[in-house]
Amino acid sequence: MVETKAEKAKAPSRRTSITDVARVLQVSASTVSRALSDQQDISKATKARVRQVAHAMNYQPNLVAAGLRRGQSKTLGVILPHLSGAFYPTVLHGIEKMASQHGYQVLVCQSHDEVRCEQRRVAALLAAQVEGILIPVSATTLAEVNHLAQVQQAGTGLVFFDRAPADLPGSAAVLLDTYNGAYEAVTHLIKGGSRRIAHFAGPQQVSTSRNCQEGYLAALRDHQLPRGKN
Amino acid sequence: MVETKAEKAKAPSRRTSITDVARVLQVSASTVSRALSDQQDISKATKARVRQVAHAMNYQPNLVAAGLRRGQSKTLGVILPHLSGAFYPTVLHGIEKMASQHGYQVLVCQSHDEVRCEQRRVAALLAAQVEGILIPVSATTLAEVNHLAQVQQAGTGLVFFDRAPADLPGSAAVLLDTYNGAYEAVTHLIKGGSRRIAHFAGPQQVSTSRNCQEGYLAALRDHQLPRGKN
DNA sequence: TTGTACGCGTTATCAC
DNA sequence: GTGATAACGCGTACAA
Repeated sequence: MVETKAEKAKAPSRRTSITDVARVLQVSASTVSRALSDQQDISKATKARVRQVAHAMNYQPNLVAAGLRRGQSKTLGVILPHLSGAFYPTVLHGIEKMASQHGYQVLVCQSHDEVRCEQRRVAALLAAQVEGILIPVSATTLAEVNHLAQVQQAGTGLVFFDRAPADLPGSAAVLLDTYNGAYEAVTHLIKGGSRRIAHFAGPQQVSTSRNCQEGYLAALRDHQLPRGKN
Repeated sequence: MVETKAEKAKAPSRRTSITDVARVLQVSASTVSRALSDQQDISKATKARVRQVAHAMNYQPNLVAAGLRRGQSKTLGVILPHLSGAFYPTVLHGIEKMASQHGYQVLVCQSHDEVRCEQRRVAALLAAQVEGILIPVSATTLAEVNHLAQVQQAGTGLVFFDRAPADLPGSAAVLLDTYNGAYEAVTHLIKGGSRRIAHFAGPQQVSTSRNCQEGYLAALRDHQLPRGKN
């Protein structure tokens, strides 16, 4: 691994703002704003002038300021347990794809499967004014769902995927149907002649794991097979 | 896959701001700000009162507003060609880890290895006021480095990793030492008795690929082996 | 069609 | 030790 060090960043020299453009054009800032956001009552002539000069001055809109004014950040937050393996990166890929198609950005962070860390990340995301948070609850999140409830009451969207907490009413969730998955798998084995089928259960406070076990048990029951000792 | 739809988000009801806390406490907003940001000239008594009430009101600081005021976003941008495979997610993992350790957030987006897309992402990141951008240039980025040069002249940090453009002076880069890697690999083969060694070259406008080829050629030369036809 | 004034939430500065 | 004021960059009623 080789590293090429860059020269010191040059003077910050504030980015050109909407007022800078306005000053050059001898018009008000609102006029520039209108010209740039299109579809307003504004003459074709000035709109063209403004756009041209703005481009010439290499004007880049400040979405942060605009967001503050509008009360929206066009940003989503995703909290992942980690980024190892293929699963979460794949999901993240999909999230980012859809988000950017709708003009949204995605803030990514990791919980390392620890509630404490997850809580800090949630707070940080809320502080960053994200409009929604997507999260598979961490494995250590038991009844500690206060930080998640706060997300809801802050008016911020909340969507669980992969894993959802047992009890948190009124939240959206995208999950694998592990109940039917397990049911069908076990049924398949039974039809194949198997009689002693084991199930390695996951943490029961996570709905996905619990459903999986229930599907397993239901299949045994429906085929009159005894439930073995754990 | 099963989807649980949530109830409609309740009334936005503006998040409690610093002025809300100030109003309740009958103090000025600046006092609240100082109490919360610590280490200022402020009495222990009021500091305690403020913190308590702020907590009771479930006050969450608005980092966007603070960033606007301070002129910093505490946010980094990462543009990845994609999120498939193991490499980029692993790198992203490391980036996010270090970033969050230093109080930074990470905005992730994909270029799909297309310059056009990469340009749009760069613009979006700049608009989001990120303080730095980490990026392996897309494979189709030839001499089109204007958008990258703009990042520099905007005063925004720019770090290449994995791949760097052939010519863009004054930028930082973290790369694999493919020159020596190839040199040593080829030397190893030669010492093992090999005489006809092929090299599948990558795109030559990407330094990593070019260096790899040069290392390969150097090894052949240093051992008096002829360079074969492609 | 365009300009003025204000507010979004926060913090730095200067008074008191 | 604390309060008032201004400013960050932008959008938008309202006035002209």
